[in-house]
Amino acid sequence: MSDNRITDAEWEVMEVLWAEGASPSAKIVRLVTTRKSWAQNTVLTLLRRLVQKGFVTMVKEDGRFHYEATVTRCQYVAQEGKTFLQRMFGGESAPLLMHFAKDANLSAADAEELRKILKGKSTGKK
Amino acid sequence: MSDNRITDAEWEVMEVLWAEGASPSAKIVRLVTTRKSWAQNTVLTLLRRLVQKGFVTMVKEDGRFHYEATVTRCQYVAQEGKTFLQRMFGGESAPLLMHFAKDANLSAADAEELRKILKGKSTGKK
DNA sequence: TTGTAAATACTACTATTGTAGTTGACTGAA
DNA sequence: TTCAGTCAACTACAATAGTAGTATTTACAA
Repeated sequence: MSDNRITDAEWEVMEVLWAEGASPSAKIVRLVTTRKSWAQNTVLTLLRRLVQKGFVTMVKEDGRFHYEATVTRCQYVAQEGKTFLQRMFGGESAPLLMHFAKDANLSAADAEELRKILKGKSTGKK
Repeated sequence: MSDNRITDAEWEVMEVLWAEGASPSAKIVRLVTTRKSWAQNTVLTLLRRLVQKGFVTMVKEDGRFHYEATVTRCQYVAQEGKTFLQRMFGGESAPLLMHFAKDANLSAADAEELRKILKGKSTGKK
């Protein structure tokens, strides 16, 4: 929803939000700054921008705000994935799959799983 | 080479460069502006920035510059692909492949091709 | 050799991103 | 009820991106 993107820096914050669920800013700041050496204000600014962009909501609870992602990681990945597919491979899944399959490091189980998915697919039109 | 990125706008120019090979600016401008309604100067600015970033070189030929990509589309896609894989799927190919395979629209031939690649892969450790 | 059109360079301006300081509001403790 | 600490809002500033105007150079024709 919306054509906004999550930027590289904002991504770090979203990762925490997705991992932790609704959290007060203090916690988010603490977790983010253990991975990136940013000032507290930097994290807060990113949070605020994410709110503006609609990826996060603030809900007051016990006098403090709690921040929470409005999209799941999965949803966002799906959206970005479409954009990436479009831009890099002209929207064609097959070349993308080949590309990534080629130097993928797959376990036997993964390969099996994929084969299963392909089986269901191979009847597709062209 | 270099951590520079090709931006959305610049991408349009690169597509033309990749499709046409070394070309004089006039041709590039003409081709790009048939797809995007940009001013000529906009295209030229993008070209210049691509030169600065090292994705394009200018070679004087018959008094005019010819512009040419310094990376192939394929090379660039490979690089961006790595970044994307890292960020969206934590560097794990398997989930990425599942994700894109699920709603891929594959021809029988594509599926076959992929199966072949998987066969070679399934011996991977893990 | 000079004028002019085309090509190239320089400049500009707004929005966004990365990064963070300063100010003001709120809350709980003394 | 006041004060300190915390939280949130506002402000800032350089770099990049999107978009394009103006100026200068070049090259060919007359």
